[in-house]
Amino acid sequence: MKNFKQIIASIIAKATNIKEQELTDYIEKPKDTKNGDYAFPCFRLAKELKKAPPVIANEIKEKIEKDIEQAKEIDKVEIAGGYLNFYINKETLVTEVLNEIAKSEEYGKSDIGNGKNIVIDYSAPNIAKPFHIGHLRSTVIGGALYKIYKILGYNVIGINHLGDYGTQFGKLIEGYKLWGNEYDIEKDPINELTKIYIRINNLCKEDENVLNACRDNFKKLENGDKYCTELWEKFRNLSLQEFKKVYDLLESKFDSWNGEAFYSDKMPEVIEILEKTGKLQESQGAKIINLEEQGIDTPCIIEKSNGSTTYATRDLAAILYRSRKYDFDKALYVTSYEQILHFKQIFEVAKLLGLKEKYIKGLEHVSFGMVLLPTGKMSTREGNVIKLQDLLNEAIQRAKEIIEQKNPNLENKEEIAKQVGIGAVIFNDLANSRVKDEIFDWDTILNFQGETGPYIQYTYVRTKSVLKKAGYIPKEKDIKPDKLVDEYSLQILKLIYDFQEILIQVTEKNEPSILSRYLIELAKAYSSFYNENRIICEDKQLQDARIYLTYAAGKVLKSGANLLGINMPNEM
RNA sequence: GCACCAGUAGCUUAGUUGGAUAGAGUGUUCGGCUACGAACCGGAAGGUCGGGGGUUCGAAUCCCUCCUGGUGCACCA
Repeated sequence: MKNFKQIIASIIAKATNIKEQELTDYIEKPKDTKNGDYAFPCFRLAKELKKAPPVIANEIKEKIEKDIEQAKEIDKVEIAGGYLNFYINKETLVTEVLNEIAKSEEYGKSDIGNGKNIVIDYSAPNIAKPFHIGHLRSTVIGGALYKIYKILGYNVIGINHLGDYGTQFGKLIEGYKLWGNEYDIEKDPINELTKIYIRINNLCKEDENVLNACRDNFKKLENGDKYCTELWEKFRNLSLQEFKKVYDLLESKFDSWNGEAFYSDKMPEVIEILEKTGKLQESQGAKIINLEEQGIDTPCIIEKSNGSTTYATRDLAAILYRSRKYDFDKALYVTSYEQILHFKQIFEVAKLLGLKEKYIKGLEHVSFGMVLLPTGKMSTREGNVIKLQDLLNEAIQRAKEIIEQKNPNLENKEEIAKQVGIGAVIFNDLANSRVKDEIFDWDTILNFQGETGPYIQYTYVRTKSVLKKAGYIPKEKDIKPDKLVDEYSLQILKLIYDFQEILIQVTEKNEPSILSRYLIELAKAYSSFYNENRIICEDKQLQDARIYLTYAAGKVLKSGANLLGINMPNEM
């Protein structure tokens, strides 16, 4: 597609001695379309040129007037205060957008990622613990980033770095040893294991000896003890079976399920490298890296005083492994902001591993806010968690009730209720900036009106409905662009024009909510258009143009929603 | 105590590489289904952008300071 901003920048560049690249950064989009489609603020030149901004604007305008007249993409340029406001040629915009829609099978697909390798570490639930609503954000944020990087032409590797190792397993093993026969873990694995986990934790609090026995169990597990390893495998397999039920509902996919345990034989190398740097110190019986010089007060523990490893060591081994296996340009870690310090530490220690600069620079913690209950933090140990499966089932149930009420004759209600209910939950989690905490509230998450997933789905369903009624989709080359230059149509077209730019912004900030907001804007624009205009009407040319616009809007809504992990029903 | 993050309408929030009159949704309220799906659309009311200072032609945005809330701070992950 033609890049209007760049066209304007190159015209201004000829009239000034500012570089085109710099100009594209300065050129902005006015909030109010009265002020044109693009604007160049002259204020920043005032000091340098020692002239008032409107004077500068006027001078530039005189210099570029001839070029503007010649450029068929730009209609005119006007001065408003210190701004130069550019008005693009509407029919050019219409033609460009419709052409792009017609030629792309998957709208937004490009190769700007140039096959660069992006490793995304996300979801990562803990084995033997409930998969609760706190794990949803990592799963859906990581999943959305995965798809968005992919459509932009990156080579993406999704890793589910399962929490399948550590002292928690020592605890479970100890609990199972003590009371295993009291619980039926085959029948209801996670709930029964959770009971054991809570019980053993309480005992650990009372009795230091038990805690040490647990730590010892983990040590044994690391050393390949048969009893411990068999139990660990059993817990892991049973848990994974349950997790997969949730992943099936969310349609989450991973390229690798290598959890923490996978790195158990890869840590000696990390310790060896760190030993050689001379930075690994003994402290209180443990081996640590002191990071005070890097401005981090808390040292990074590489090996505990009993000789077993930590989360940090495993993450370092993972960095080493992933750099070799995937040759990553970026390695994203999608976890809650509680782990900010942890990642600061290991990214700092990673500099000591002798890796190429590219790998170190590629490490990035994509942190997000917490899901809190109205009463405060969720805790498996306290037993006050809301399980993801319960939330998803409730969402599907509520969607079904609404379908019964609004569209009782709908076919395959089950499947559509699933799409709508889960779409609502996913969108809710992706709608706000990552950094925001979220107070869990059933009615907020399962609201289907306003800025929600179902609103986007509903808008899409209406486009499908119109197309069905029309019975045809006209050929793009037969559309008369002058039929789509009204305010409502242009609003949609401008948004569609922006789609790829939005996807790029998402990857720059690793912030899927930018796409969520965009889809709301697009759905609103189409809804207004729909409300204001008859699409199927007497004027055949007008009808063709509007049907094609409907088709285009639907295509982009669907493409965008799918990138967020939301399915689009054809009816609802 | 130290560090990091957040504070925008009753509630949830967008806008934070400084730029034109701070935008939405929700709730409240008024209006719109005998023509394409009302899970929708349009209007109204609702803002000391946490407080105070500063920088600037211009600050929700940058700097300082204070207040409030959250998170983290060595053998959990």
